[in-house]
Amino acid sequence: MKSEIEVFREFIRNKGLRKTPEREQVVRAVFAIHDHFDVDELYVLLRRENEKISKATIYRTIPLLLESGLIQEAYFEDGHLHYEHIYGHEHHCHLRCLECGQIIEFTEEIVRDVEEKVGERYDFLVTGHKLEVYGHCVKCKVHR
Amino acid sequence: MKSEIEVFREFIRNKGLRKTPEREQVVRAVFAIHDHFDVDELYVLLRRENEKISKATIYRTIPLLLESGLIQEAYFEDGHLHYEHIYGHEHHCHLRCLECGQIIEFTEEIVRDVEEKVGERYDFLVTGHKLEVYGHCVKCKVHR
DNA sequence: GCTACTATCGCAAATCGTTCTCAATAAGGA
DNA sequence: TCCTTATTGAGAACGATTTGCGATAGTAGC
Repeated sequence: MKSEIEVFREFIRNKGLRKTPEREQVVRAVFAIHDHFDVDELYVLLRRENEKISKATIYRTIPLLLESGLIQEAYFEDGHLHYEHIYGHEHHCHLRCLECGQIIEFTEEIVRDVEEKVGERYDFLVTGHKLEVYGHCVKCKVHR
Repeated sequence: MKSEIEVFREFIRNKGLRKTPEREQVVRAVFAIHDHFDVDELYVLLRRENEKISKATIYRTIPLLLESGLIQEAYFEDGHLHYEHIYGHEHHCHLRCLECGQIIEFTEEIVRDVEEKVGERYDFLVTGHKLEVYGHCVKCKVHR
């Protein structure tokens, strides 16, 4: 299996874009965070490592990462989007507590069947899905 | 089955909030749109009807509609959230074309099983879900 | 390797959606 | 009807994201 940086380089080449150290630092940062992340977290992480990557560059790199299939939007919260890398990872879904905001990741095979069924029904070439189940977690539901 | 405005009034009363014509106009507008909507669409709709509801009021009413379970966030696009009313409607999921952006609604029973399974596994009181399947639609996939 | 072309960069200004401030208004209990 | 205070509208403020621009640096062709 190709590494994420290889996938990215191939994508950049195929698009006729330029291979730059700034873009590759962003890719590296994205895959260094093993959790959901937002633009600011990437910026802070790169800053801590004394990489002088501007926020503008991070914002400009995000669409490339989305289009290349390395990351996807995970959820919108606190006024901005949160992402997660999806390359090389088993697809997972999110379980969110509406009260305390905690997010648990889970995997459920059946969802793949839904993808397939729906793809056939509407003649779509399905490439992925996002499932968020929400409710009240153990701790929060007792206070009700 | 109670009408949406009745549900809303009950919610307002239980919360000790005040029943105002502005809030009820927003509720009416929300249920007059039989599709996904955003804040601006509500504003424009109310404007066309010569209702002078400010955007601030619409923004302040949205959280009440969410908390009362009348609407839910549908998806984030073009820099802002889009909502849909869910009261009195069968739960549905979204199928999105990544290229042309069209959104098809579909229902799939299996998803309810997933809710149940996951709720038990993590001891959650599950109240709902959002599933978005994405890919390339018939028209768009031929151009590839 | 050198050159020319131009994509990409960083910075700061601009934009856009959303929230906040505050004075005026009006809901609703006494 | 009166009084208290939640709610409103308007615009300022805010925060995230995008854009404009001059400087920098990939990369294709020599």
